[in-house]
Parts: sequence; structure tokens; C-alpha cells
Amino acid sequence: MPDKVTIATVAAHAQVSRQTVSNVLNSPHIVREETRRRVEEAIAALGYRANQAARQMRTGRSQLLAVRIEPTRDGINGSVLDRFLHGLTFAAAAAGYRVMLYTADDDGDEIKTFDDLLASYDLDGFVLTGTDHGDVRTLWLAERDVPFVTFGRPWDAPERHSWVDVDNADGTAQATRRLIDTGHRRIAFIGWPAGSGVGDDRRDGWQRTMKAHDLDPTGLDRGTADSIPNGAECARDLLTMPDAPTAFVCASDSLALGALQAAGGRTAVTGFDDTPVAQAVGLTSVSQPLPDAAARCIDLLIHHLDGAPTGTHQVLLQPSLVVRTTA
Amino acid sequence: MPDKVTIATVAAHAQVSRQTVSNVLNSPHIVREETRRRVEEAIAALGYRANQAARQMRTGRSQLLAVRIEPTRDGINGSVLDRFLHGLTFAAAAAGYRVMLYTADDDGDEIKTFDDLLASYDLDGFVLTGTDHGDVRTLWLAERDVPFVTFGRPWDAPERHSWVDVDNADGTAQATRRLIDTGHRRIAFIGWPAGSGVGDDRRDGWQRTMKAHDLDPTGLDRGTADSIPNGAECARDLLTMPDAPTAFVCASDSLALGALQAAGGRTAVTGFDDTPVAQAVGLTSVSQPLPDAAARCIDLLIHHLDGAPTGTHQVLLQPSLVVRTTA
DNA sequence: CCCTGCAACTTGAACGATCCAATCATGCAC
DNA sequence: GTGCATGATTGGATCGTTCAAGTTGCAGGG
Repeated sequence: MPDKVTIATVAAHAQVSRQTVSNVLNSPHIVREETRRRVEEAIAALGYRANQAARQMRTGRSQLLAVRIEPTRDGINGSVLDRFLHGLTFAAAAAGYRVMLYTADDDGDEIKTFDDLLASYDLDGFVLTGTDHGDVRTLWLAERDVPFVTFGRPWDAPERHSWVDVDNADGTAQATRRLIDTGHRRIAFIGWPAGSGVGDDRRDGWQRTMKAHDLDPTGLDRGTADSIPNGAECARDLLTMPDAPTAFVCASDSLALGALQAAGGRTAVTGFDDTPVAQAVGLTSVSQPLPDAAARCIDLLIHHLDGAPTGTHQVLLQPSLVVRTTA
Repeated sequence: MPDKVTIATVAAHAQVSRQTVSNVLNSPHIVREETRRRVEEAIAALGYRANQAARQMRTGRSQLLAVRIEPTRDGINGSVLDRFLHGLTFAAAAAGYRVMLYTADDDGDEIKTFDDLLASYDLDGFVLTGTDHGDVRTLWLAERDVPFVTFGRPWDAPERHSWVDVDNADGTAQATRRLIDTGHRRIAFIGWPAGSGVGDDRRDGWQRTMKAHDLDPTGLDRGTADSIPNGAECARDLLTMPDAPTAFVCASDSLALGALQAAGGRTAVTGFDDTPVAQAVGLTSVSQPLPDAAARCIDLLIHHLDGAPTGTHQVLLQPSLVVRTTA
């Protein structure tokens, strides 16, 4: 078996010193063209790979990012999480970083994990999915100057830190516009109770679009906890109105599925998130550009890691409506 | 701000040498009771955490495991992957390990990634989800004595390496038995074309159960690519038979969904994997014990890492039937 | 009294990279 | 030919930990 290849092996093979090899890797511009080529050939010939642990010990940087994985949660639910994670891992790898996972029961537990990961693994940064109002985790990280980006904006203070988000209002606006274009006039909204940033934003997109087309949204708005039965109940309730709606814009695929069941195919329905369920039953749904969102998260994080920590950056991405059979 | 706490800081604080502190951490039994307590107090007082990079450089072990994340795939599809990943991360953390993600386009690319991760991060082991016939990845890893476990058994050589799997045959057997118990006699199977280990196993469970109850499965068996329309087509085909089936056991939720659409509620249907789709539409489906499977994967891997590399181990878990409205 | 054996702890070296400061080679001006 | 500036290259120290070898103190046997 071949002995392990270190920077010294490469140096000997290329007839230069260790430092020159290190320079070829980290500051190629200060090495003479010919020498550089010779070293690069030695690296290729020997199959040398820099030992991360040794590098990390000296530089204090691990090239490691961490993301929390949760079985289910509001911010970003199960069916989209894996696509987001894939995007993150892919984008991180392209930038020379790796993604590590961690779990946590609650915010306090998560902060303990931050501390742990930073102390023993020297993590370079975190990606958080979903933030609450007055999130203690972001405060903790900011206090310690730990680089992080959230997927989902902080609703109470948009410029407090860097984030990437999808324009929820634009998503429901697209869905509403599509329904108006196909002839609907009485379009109802089935969403969550007021108070959640994401939910309010989705409701807002529907409401604004209705008004922009001189349609009155009054009385066509319902708020309930996210589940299929609740969606069905709201739909049934709306359908018993005197001037019943002919279409439902829903804040989630779950609610949309309930509405579909209650309406029995006679009413147009749109969902949100384009989950596998939507694909399976042919539900028209708003799709989030997850690979793109993940890539932008990595961009922002790397920017914080490499460049000067001057200010925060925000990225708002546009979703797209996937039209299927229900609208 | 507090200076960084190293093993030397702790040693000075507890009035012992660095090595004694190291011993308290790694071989507590060789340290005298009183000394040990003093060191432990110093560790707690200073909030000391061992630096993984330094430890890794010396020992060659990183306490890091890697899993491939893929957006969609046969072996373990998107909707179950995140639950499995959560389980893995949780179980790994409990054993002092962390989980790292990587992506790969194909098997060759994945092997290149193995090489990369091993060389630069000193990864301790891998968890692979799903294996093909004559998998080149497992061969590559085995040749280099890299510890790994697969979720999904190798169909061509069951004892080649350690694995954890769910008893697919038992899953369809449970579904079939349930249908028989509720009065069905003509029970058809809609699955994939022969040749895939998982698919054949699921077919086998149905077939054996039928025969065990003196029911003739002849002509009640269909194989097709996994999709909703294909499921619907097979169901329609079966329903035109002279002695048409009254129930369908399907090898996946997708096929089951198609069958449901084609049958229009007059026929009992069971799916496989208990995806969110199944929960959404009330489909009775076979559920895999994912958190348990993940925990067993970690168990086996840790066993390989810690103990002697004597032989391989196999774990076969029983799935459970989640009965909803369709059967 | 010395030697051996053992337990408990200490010391020096090493892992593989990067940083720092010193050295060496080169070209150019005088 | 000498002096000097410029810039590539070199050797040594260092990060925090564990391994290997060594030291100390003490009990027991010959």
C-alpha cells in the first residue's frame, strides 16, 4: 500500500521546500511559473490532498458549514427540506465547503449545539431554516460574530442579518392572477390565522391582486391550522355562502388537498410548495426555487466568510406557478 | 473575551500535566479517583472542549460519518430520506459522531468523493442508501477497509457487508393478510418488473401469503415502471378480467395512487412507504421504521469502528401496516 | 540493603499543515 | 567588480492533542 502523501512528500518529489508547495496551493501568484507547474505535476502524480485537520489547526477554519435537520416543522417542511439540503450540499462543495447536520429539540438546545460545534469542530458558519419572531438563536450567533444566513426572513427586523427568502406574496399573486385570467371572479383564500409572517404574506398576495383587478375580497378569507380536514372544512363553509367562490387559493398543499376533497372537482384550487402530493394528484401549486435558494444561501455565507463583514445582504427570489389540472 | 481553553489551560488549573488531563478524557480508569475529580472540576469550570482537529491529526479519526443526499432515487425516495437523515444524525450525535453530507451524480463520481473525503477529512465511515446489483461502491470501500453500512441489502451476496434493511416481503404479506381478513379473495399485485431485489421481495410477500391461504395468484400479477399513470393502467387492465380482483396490493404509493384513481373507490388498495401522499389521501400503506433503521445503521457502523473488524452483521426490521380508509 | 514491580503521573516528540523571519539568487546601476 | 534592491525559497516554530518513553514514590521479596 502507498505511504500517505504529505506536503513534504510532494516537496521532495518536486525538489522544492514544503513552503513552496503550500504557496502553490494558497498563493499561486507568488510562485514562479515553471516551479508552480513542477509542483502541480508532483501533486497530480502523487495524488496529494491537503489534510484538513492540519490546515484547520493552523488557520482556525474548518471549511465546514452546519444545518439543522428536523423531521417536521413550519418553516420549511419535510418534503422540501431534502431538496434544499441537496442544493446546499452541492453549492457548498463547489465552493470548497462541506455540510454537516445537527438536530435539536428547541432553540435552547440548538444554542447549546452551536457552542459545541464551534468549540470542538471550529465550524465556519450556519444555515438556519426558518426564524421566529425575536429569534434567540440569531441573536446568540450575532453576538459572537459567527457567520450565518437564514432561509426565511426575520419578520420583525428585515435587515438584522443576511437572509434568502422566497416572495410568498408573489406566489399567491401569481396563483390569483392565473385564476382571474381563466375567468374566475369569486376567488377565496384559505390560509393560516394571522400572525405568522409567511402566512400573512401569502394572504397579502391574494388580497392585493384581487383589489388590483377591482375584485372585492371581503368575506372570502379564512384562517385555520394547517391540515387537510381543516382545509376541507373551510372550503365547505365558503361554498355555502350566498355568492359562493368558484376558486380557492390555498396557503399550503395540505389545505388545498382538503379544499379539493370538499369541492369535488367543481371548483378550481391552487396549493403552495409543490410537494410530491401536489404532483401526485395533479394539484396546481406554487413552486419555490429551492436549488437556487440554497445556492444563494451559500453565496452569502461564503461572502461573510471571505470578505469583510460589512453589513448584511438580503435576497428575495420569485416562485413559479406549476399549472396542473386543478386550476 | 476569554482566551481559548486548551488542554494545557486545564492542566495548569488542576495542577497536573497535559497527559493526565488527556487520560481523564480518554482512559479515566488509569487516573486516581481524587485527581480525576480535580481535573473534571477544572474542565467544567473553564468550559473546556477538546479540539477535534488536533485530536484527529494525532489519532487519525475524525468522528465524522458521511451520507449521500440525493434529490430523488429508487432506493430510498425523497419523502422518507429526511426522516432517515434525522434519525441518523440523532443516533450519531448520541454516540459522539457527526454526520456530513455529500452529493454525487453517479457511482463513479461517488467513489471520487469517497477518495476526497477520506484523504482530506479522514472520514471514519459511510452510510449508503440503496445498493445495486454488483455495486462498485461497496467493492471500492471494502477493498480499502473503509467501514460502511448500507440501508438496503445487497441482493447478490447478502453477507458481503453489514446492512440494515426492512423486510419488504413481510410488508406486502401484512397488507395481503389484512385484505384476506376483511373478506377479499381475489387480490392482485401491482409492482415493478422482475429483476429489482426490493420489487421481487415485495411481490414474493404477496404471493406467499396468497398461497398460504389457498388462494391462487395466477394472472393477478402486474409489473410496470413506477408512476401514477402506470398504476392506473395496470389496475384498469386487471379490472377487465373475467374474475376481476376486488383488492390491489401495490409496491409503492405511486402505483397505489394510480390504482385508486382507476378503481374509483370500489376496490381496496394498499400502498408502500407511507409517504405524505398516502397520509394526505387516506391510503392504507406499509410504513418503514426509519428512525429505528437509522439507529441500527449507526450501531453497526460504530461497532465496526470500535471493535475488531470480525465479520459482518445484518439487521432486518419489520415494517408495519398503517390502516386508513382504502383497505 | 538492593532490586523488582507496580501505580500514578510527567516529559519530549510527533501528527501535517501554515506563518514568520531569515537566507539565497538574480539583475541592475554605478 | 561591488553594492543593493527585489523577490523566490528555506528552516524553524507553532497550532492542540495523543503516543511512547521516562520519572517518581512506595510496597514487598530476597
